[in-house]
Amino acid sequence: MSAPVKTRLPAAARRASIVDAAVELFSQRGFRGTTTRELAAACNISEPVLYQHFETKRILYEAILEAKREQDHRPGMEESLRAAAGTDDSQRFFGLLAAALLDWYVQDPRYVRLLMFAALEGHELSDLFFQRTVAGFYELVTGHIQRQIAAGRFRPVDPLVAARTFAGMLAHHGTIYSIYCPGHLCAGKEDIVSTAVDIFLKGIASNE
Amino acid sequence: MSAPVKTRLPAAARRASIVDAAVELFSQRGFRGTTTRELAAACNISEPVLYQHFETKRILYEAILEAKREQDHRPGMEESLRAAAGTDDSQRFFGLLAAALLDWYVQDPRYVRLLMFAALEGHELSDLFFQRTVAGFYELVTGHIQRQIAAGRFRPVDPLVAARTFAGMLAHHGTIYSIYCPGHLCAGKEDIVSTAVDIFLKGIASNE
DNA sequence: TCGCTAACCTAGTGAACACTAGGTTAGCAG
DNA sequence: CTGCTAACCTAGTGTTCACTAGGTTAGCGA
Repeated sequence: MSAPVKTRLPAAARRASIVDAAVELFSQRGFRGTTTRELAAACNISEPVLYQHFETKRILYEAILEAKREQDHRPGMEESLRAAAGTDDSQRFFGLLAAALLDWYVQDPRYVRLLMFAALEGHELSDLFFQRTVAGFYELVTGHIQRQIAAGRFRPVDPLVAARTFAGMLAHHGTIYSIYCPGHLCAGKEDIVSTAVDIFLKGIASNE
Repeated sequence: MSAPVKTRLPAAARRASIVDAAVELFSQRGFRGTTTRELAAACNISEPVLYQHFETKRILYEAILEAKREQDHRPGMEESLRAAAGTDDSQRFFGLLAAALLDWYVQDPRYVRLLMFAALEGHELSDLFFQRTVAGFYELVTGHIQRQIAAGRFRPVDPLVAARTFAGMLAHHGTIYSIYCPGHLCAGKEDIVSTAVDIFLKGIASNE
């Protein structure tokens, strides 16, 4: 046992502990499948304490989604991806991209499940999430593919179809990891990334 | 307006109409997000009628999942896939596979969403579904890949990694179609299939 | 036309839910 | 040690849920 659980926490710490428990429970049972009673029990507090930090259950849910959206907005990563996309080093660009994609799923499957619940339930913050994060992602990839096609290095394919096809190669492994086989990839991350990137780049290269 | 809605239906027809409405509602709002009141209203009946056909809401849900599982078990399709997998015509095998995969998603997105809800909620019938349908699928694909590697036509890659990578190429398009962009693929089914198959086969081919 | 039965309804039940009014206490400042 | 306040609690509220007891009617066979 680590430090004995302090029963009375300052507001910020209590709020954080609620968010953490909520991520865990919402990701396992979904929004509707989680009761405020369970939520309170998981934090070793009573229900009214929840409501001192979040006006409603839905506001707690939205706070989590919003926090995740901000956490995913990593200017450093985005910048290095954008830089790599601008070069002709497709191997490096798609390598970075694939690793970032797979990492996104593997890093915290709870959030992946949370976002899938949100997407299925048609939550508006899910739309926002996918519009900003995913749309920017595809813009980058289709741009790179388009330039490589123009330069004659890639075969002439529909860039969006190709981009989604590539994303799917990694997303599928990630989905299996976070939903169907919790915590288990069928190979090392590096192996999956290099296999996918190799197949994609050899497959899309023009027959010189 | 088609035929005027007969208010009083024989048992079999009423049961079918309930299942149909339930597939629609469960796929949109999930199991917990759908109330028996809504369900009854969607069928223009009262709640007790539901319970004359299905003992509980959960039994109705399971009846739908079970029906879908049986519907997906298509001996004809399975046989022709198995036959193609046994040959060395990878182009044909992966073409058939890709078309079947994408069709599975596009044919009725309601069921796709239903199964995703079930998977997220950890329903045991979802496990059963994926064990039977998906496991058999991967067995077929890894077998073919393994043989092609042994014959020197494919590069030596991990067959399961490659199989999942291929499945992901199409599953991702299907997922986007059924969840994020309802009813809209970014290209024709044939274009997506041929792009994915071309990239995969060129990408996995050994450098002769 | 009449009677029978399958199909359907009204009008509830207790339980579980999100949320709250109002009181209690831990623990720090002085 | 005392008093103050942020943190927490007990004990509910009204609402909505899945589900039901018991009665009504459509519509077909004879």
